[in-house]
Amino acid sequence: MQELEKIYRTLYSHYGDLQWWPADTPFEVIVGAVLTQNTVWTNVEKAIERFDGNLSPERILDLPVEELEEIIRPTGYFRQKAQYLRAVTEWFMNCGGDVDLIKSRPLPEVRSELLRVRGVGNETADSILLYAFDLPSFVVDAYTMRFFGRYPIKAGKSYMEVKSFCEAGLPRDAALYNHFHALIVQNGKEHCKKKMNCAGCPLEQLCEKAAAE
DNA sequence: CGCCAGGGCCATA
DNA sequence: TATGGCCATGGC
Repeated sequence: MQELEKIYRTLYSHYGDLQWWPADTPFEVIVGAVLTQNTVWTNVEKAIERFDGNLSPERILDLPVEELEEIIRPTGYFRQKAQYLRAVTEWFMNCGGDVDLIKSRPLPEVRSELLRVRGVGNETADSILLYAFDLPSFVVDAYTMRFFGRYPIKAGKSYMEVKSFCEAGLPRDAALYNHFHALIVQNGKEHCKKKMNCAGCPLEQLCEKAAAE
């Protein structure tokens, strides 16, 4: 079995099936993906609530910029993010606002389109692909980089290197990528923040084994 | 009070 | 390609 699969199974058996990315609709995932950039999720929740249940592509595009900025203010960088939200919403509507249509298209094509949108970089693009459209695009975030930095696994240095490493070592499956990323984040929050907290970490064995080599 | 969070853009070398 | 400055609020 691949090393990555072992890690996945170990984490899975410890944390279980984490249902991640709380959002009611794919479009809400897209909005959340932008708003959470370098920001804790609790601040994103505040912003989402400030839409007062009316969070649609049409609303994003129709709202005066100042009002949109005011709504998303709790997430920080609100001026930039207001522009980003408009840009990605325009992309979505240019796709007909049709989730099923987007899901049916080749993943690399959709990904490169997303990367051309202002405010959408690697992580935001992959988050949207995976969590909004169920497309098998592995998400690498700060937790993932730290994760593979901590454990002696040669996943690579850059975003694309780590992403490719993970995709090469796992079955191409959106649900698997989804769960794995959630597990890495959960594990990171508990054991891999600024200081290491190895007590109770399900990967303690792996660390010891690696240290012994 | 200072630090930093589920990034990305841009200028610079 | 690889750094560094910048954006900004809220929690601890």
